[in-house]
Amino acid sequence: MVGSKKRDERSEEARTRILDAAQTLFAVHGFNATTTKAIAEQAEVPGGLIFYYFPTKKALLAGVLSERNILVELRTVGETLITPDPRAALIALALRYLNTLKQHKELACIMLREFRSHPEVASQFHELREEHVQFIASFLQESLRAEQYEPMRDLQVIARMFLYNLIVIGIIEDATEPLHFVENMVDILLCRLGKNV
Amino acid sequence: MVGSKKRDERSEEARTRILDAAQTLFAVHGFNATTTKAIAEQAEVPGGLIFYYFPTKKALLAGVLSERNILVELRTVGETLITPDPRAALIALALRYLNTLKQHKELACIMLREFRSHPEVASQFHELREEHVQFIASFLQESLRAEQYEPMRDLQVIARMFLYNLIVIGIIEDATEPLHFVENMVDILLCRLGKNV
DNA sequence: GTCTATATGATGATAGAC
DNA sequence: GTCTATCATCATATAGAC
Repeated sequence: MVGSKKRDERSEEARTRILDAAQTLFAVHGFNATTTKAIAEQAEVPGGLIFYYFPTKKALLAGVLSERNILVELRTVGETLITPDPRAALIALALRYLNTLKQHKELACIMLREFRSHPEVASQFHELREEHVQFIASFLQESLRAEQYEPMRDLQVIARMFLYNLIVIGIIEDATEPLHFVENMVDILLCRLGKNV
Repeated sequence: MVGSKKRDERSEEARTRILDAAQTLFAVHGFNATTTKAIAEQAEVPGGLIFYYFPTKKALLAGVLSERNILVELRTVGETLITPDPRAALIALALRYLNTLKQHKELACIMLREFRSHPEVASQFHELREEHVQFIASFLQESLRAEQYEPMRDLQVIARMFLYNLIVIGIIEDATEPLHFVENMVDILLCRLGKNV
């Protein structure tokens, strides 16, 4: 017996598929250029079902941004990253950031596209940046402790440069092989902190 | 005699006002969220006149991006910028970039918003970045010539970091007082090139 | 919860007077 | 070149059967 479950071929629930479809289409075409009809088709649900789960199209955007929050996964990006060499640690951190951005590219694209029209997106995006500037600065200080580097000197600015470069190459550019740039970037940033690299 | 000129109070021509209105509204709300009706109202022209000058709404976007080309003014950003001190030269260059971005903020916002939906915008944006990475690298080399710096070392990467940071603080952030960050950034970047700053 | 049919309003674009 | 009136289409959202 397969039981009374209606559609076995469509494993996820309708609501999840609607969120998935909206996330993808909002990222590619933008919020306003995406019709609820297109979302319903991509999700393989009838058009009316969207408004059973979400009162308005805007609520659907809010749902995507809150339930698929990139913040959560980004917060774990620095965990279990213990390397004696600060240079290797920073390179690994940068690659993890880029990888996480890649996995959540759709969310990042939505933020970049919509933050000017939707204030709640703007503030979420801004908090995301500031939180990670702080985190990277702390990470830098941790990495450089008990080293020949001078901590606390320009740490905030270096962390900001680190993050801003990752934002551009992770969201705006589609760098397929960022390792070379990341290595060079880390060398340049570390140079300021130490005698030599 | 004031002559036969119809509207003296509206000094610019209708076509120009349409472009102005479209530029502003596209930047604030995005292309798809901006209606031709809203553009006509902001431009103080009847709705039908837009389609006398531009065959479609998309042609209006293309008109804004081609006739208000930010490239032209950005190309002059490095002219008449001769300073014996490389640090001062780079800080001045960065502030000029930020100032030009500020003056053409609407165009920059449109590019950032629409480059994923409109391939021609994407390529224009990409060319813009690459051209200026090259220019900044050349500018760096010029500035560092006959100095104690070692030119050609990481110049491309440093130029890229320079530009990418300016893109983020110029278009994504709305930094009111970027001088402090710019000075720190230049120090960090120059550090890699010389013995000390 | 799922689906169909449809209401209601707005949108890009056109026709044609002046 | 400017302006008005309007069309055809498509959007979000709803009502109600199943």
